[in-house]
Amino acid sequence: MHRWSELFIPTLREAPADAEVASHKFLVRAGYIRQLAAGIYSYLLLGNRSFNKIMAIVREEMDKIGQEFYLPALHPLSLWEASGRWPHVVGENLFRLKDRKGADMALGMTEEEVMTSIALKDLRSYKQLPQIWYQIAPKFRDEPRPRSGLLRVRQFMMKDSYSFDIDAAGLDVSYKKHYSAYCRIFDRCGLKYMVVEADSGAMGGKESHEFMVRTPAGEDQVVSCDGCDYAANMEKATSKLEPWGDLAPEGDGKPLLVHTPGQKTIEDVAKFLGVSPKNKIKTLALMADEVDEGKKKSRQIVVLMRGDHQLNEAKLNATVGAATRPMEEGEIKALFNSPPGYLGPMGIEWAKELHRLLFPHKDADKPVLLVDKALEGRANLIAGANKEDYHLKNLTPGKDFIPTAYADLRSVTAGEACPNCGKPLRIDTAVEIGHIFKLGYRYSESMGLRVLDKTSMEMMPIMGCYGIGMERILTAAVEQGNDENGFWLPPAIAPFEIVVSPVNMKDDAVRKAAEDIAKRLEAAGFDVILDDRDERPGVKFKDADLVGIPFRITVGKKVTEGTVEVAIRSTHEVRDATITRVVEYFQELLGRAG
RNA sequence: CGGGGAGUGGCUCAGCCUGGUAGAGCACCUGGUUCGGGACCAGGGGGUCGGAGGUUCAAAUCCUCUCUCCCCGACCA
Repeated sequence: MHRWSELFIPTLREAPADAEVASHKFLVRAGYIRQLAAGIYSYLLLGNRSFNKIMAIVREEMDKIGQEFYLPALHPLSLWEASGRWPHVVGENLFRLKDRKGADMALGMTEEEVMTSIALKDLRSYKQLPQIWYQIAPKFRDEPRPRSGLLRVRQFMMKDSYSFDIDAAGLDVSYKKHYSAYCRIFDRCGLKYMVVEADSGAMGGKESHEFMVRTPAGEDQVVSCDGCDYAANMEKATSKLEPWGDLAPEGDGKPLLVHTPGQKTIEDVAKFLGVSPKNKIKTLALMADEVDEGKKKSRQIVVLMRGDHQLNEAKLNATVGAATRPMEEGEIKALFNSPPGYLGPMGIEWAKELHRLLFPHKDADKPVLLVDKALEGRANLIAGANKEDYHLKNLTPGKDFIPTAYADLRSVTAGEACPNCGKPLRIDTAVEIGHIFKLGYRYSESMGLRVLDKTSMEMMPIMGCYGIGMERILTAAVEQGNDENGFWLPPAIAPFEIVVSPVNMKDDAVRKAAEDIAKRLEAAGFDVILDDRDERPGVKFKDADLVGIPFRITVGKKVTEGTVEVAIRSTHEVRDATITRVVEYFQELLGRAG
């Protein structure tokens, strides 16, 4: 029997001054966690109990589709060089250290390399496929800015799994198995989540979904439709645009120089010329810098958007395969020979094909012109003339200038039409609790994973990787259920399901009834804590409300009538229950067989 | 890494401007009275004022450097 008086549950009356989000404040106040350093937390009794329950659920569901391993977190750095992720892909986020001999080591951020190295040594034949291997283990990331309590940390517990299949169809199966296992896991954890299409990143990925929980504390923007099941990460989301009429050509229809003195912004020019920003081209001048073998190389990238649209940097980075930054004034002058405010696509020789930036090809030195798909097929648009105080009319993409490529580069805004059903889209902030990802051949290829196929030929297995952040589940659950007094967790992941609170420990009838109730509930399989502290009732109620336990049984004066009160934390509902039938009462309430 | 903020007992904070040798509330310990929503009375313990250097007769307070933590941004397969 768990007796509160004997346990270490250091609740705080006030939230730590440096906590901002609800989950951070309450997890500290409730004595779940204590901070050791930025982004590094200790779990105390309650936090650990909750954590273990979450891991047990994940393990149970994962065991239905895969096999649990336990891999080291301490890796030779050479492993990360072999896969090509160190130094460029993971960069400073990889924790590094040296052993006593001076050998370079790293703390694992994920385990693709380790898993693949096992596969590499011991997978020989297509007959051994498919495989799904997983583990639940700490991961380390030297985040530039840990934040929001457990939301973004430097050490965290991750369930990561990896699938190896013969072909894309096999990968589909492994992927779908994970998709449904994840749904079962998050359902059982009592989370209200959504599954969204995700950006697969600059690595040129394939299909990817994220499991998201809406909360203002989150770091991701999620676009979704209430009318259908469309949902996507902002980095990936699209929308259907209202058709917008093109202007009629003026003059002979050729690009026409117009005087626009002092008119620099889209709005100014549109107003000055009496047109909508939707008939204007927004010209964005960017640079992509890449470092390869110590050589720094920059590439000019110009993006054209519809005047009223916003560039989505994640989409741009995925398209270009590199990070970009705005051009500096000198760089703008060098390319456009014009001051900012009057930039446009005319008079510049653009690259004809979009290759990887540092990939040597004949256009490698030419600037790249990316045109957002919203401008594809439009005509007689207005853009800067690359000449101070002048703009050009009658510009038609594909005719007057040839883009290097058209791409979806636009950020969706709330209220735009769903690409599937046309209903208005909504945008929410959300926290990512899980991510499934079709890796393809990236690691099989870079690490040389091969098995023999039916015809005795070598073939490369295709991989997938799948992650769940354990503390994100806890955090999301707290964000999802809290009020000014504390929080409540879904029973499946709460440290205790029921707290029994005798109102006065010195009253023998009350104390004995409470002990008896707690014992019987425990014998029936409920996870119970008895608040046997010699505290005033107010203290016990405040603590009970704070620490995330979903149900409370108040044992007070009514014991003489044979009843106690059952308080439902989430709804504040209080009901009387007959002492002799308390076990049955909870069996019914929690839908558990007697 | 850029911008902002903060480090004083376990927690929340005051004191700093205008230097004079550290305080409050909560928590904790002892005794007593209380006992259905963070009780009250009395007594008590606990602080290198983040660290280093400097100015001064004297530094929590002024100056310099530095470390740490938080927030916004950048970043986040």
